[in-house]
Amino acid sequence: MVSARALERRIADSGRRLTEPRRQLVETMRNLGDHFTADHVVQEAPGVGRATVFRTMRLLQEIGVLCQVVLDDGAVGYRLTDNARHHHHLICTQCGATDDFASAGIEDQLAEVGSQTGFDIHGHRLEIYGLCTSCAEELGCH
Amino acid sequence: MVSARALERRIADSGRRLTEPRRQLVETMRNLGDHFTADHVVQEAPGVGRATVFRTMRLLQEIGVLCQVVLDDGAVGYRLTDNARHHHHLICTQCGATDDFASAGIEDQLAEVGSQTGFDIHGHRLEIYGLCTSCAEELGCH
DNA sequence: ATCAAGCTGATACATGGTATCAGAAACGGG
DNA sequence: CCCGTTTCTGATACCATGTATCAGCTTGAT
Repeated sequence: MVSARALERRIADSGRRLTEPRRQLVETMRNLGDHFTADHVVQEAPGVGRATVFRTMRLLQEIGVLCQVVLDDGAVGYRLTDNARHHHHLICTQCGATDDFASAGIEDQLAEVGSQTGFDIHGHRLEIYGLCTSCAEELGCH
Repeated sequence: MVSARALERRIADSGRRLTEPRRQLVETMRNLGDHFTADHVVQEAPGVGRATVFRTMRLLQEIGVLCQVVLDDGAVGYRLTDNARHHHHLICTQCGATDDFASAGIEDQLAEVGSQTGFDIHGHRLEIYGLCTSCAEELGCH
């Protein structure tokens, strides 16, 4: 879990102001665990205005500590991330648990697609859906 | 481009009724080209109710002839597809042009991720963003 | 302590999509 | 070809997610 201190530091270092609502929202998101929706944040931060929640979530995405996660039904969730490095998501379709991963092999394959198609590739988005180990066990047994 | 006949056949074969509004919407989407939004379809099919547009688009997704395309800003577009087989999208961030592609290499890498993480992988979603050849030329020259 | 810049909350709005329900159309059986 | 069941439609209302605006409040550099 990312520390509140690190997140606050990232905000300040990006040249933005470290305000009370932003501090509150960071704390709220940390408490919400490994995946949450914008609405969860609105609900759990009652003192903070709706617009500020969305603005702050956008800001956190811009500085690379909050990721959008596209679920398998197309709904969008969010997730705090430990680092701003490139990564993808493993999403449990049963319980919603989300993990980050990176794979050099996949990046290589994507570069390959670029050179084969003539497309000048700038970025990509990859989400993997399945069952986490504990949900797989539960569903496998009964 | 998928033929209207093929699309109508897919609807009938799935056990649904081939109604006039559905025929119209299929034709509208074909006319909209390789990428469009739900709103485009609503605009271009004035005789058809909004709810029916969304219902029909869901139905076409269910039978595998319409794909959601997640753009790099998170907005959702749609695209008719020639076949229901698994594939991914190459999306030009400049002009919006979208192409399908498939890569056995990528599928292999994903299986690898599954066996390394213990995740029971059921599916995934991959969108690649960049510049199509004509946009890359245009931007590269001037 | 001051003050400009940046941020906030309220409100209104835009967009994308679903629920409901009475009435209309499709299509298989006679 | 008509009839009845089932499915579908359109209108409407609604919800979720997010943005624009703007007056007033905070922040933090000086």
